[in-house]
Amino acid sequence: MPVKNPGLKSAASSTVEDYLERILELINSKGYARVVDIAAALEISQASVTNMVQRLDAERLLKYEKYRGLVLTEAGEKLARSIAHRHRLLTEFLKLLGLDDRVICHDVEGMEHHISVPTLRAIEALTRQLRRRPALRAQLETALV
Amino acid sequence: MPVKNPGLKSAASSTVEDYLERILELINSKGYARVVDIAAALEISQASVTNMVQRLDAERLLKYEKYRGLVLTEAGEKLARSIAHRHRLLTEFLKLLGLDDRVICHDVEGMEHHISVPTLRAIEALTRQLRRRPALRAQLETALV
DNA sequence: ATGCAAAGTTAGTTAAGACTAATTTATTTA
DNA sequence: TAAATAAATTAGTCTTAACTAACTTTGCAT
Repeated sequence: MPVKNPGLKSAASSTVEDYLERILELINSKGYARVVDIAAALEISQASVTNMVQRLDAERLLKYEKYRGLVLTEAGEKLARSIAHRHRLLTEFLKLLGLDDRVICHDVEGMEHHISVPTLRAIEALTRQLRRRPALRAQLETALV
Repeated sequence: MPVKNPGLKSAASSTVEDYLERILELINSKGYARVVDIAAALEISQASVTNMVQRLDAERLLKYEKYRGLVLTEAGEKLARSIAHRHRLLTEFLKLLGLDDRVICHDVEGMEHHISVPTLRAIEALTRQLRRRPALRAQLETALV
């Protein structure tokens, strides 16, 4: 199928979203994001990262100087932040369902790119309720035996 | 990324899952699934369908005779049913969150391939609670304004 | 029974996004 | 500062799953 990819304000592919997400993580944790680190984080080759980084530069999601490094643009950072936010929200939601971290991590990574804004908002509201209602969470736990 | 695809008992790609899902739908609704109908349902060319159908035959998910038609094997039908079940579950879940059908359809189609069995079970339990608690659903509605 | 349209197939192409191998640039250390 | 190592880049290949165009088979209507 032609797998369209709407869902977030910008129309970035799942792959692009994954890159941006990791790049922002790296910048937040070590202050910069080198090709070698991005490659390690995504478990892909450095060559693949170089290609994508050049593409992201062309799409104005980051500024890249060969051999020198990269910084996110305003647009890139905004997008990366919303991707990260969505990731956190989904993770918390699944956590409240009592799932274990391995499963959560796997499923969130798969599904995060396909959740539209309205659905995310709905899950956000639901997550708030789950947070405030331990009884409800308990019901779920027992239903899972 | 190398986009792994676990989640269901068998290891079928998202694409394979989409085909099986549509094939089962067609069989249920008209009694058979021709290449031309599958192509129309998935909005892709007949040529692409022919290719995939041959592959699914090789993978023993269906039996295919050139020019003559196809039937799901035991394994294929079992897999297709579980895919359809997961699809229905996710759809009902999002419906209970008050989302509209367009959004539900889009998001389910995107995320369904990435939901593992434990997560599905948890969402199933949550869906039961949502069904039984209109007050909770009401809370969500108001939170969404 | 034949001839035409619909359905199906084949062959070859394309795009994304991975890969390896070879090369180039940058950095560290002796 | 020069050599060695690490990082980055380029070029070219692979896989998946789409596509078009051309061809074949089937089935229906005359």
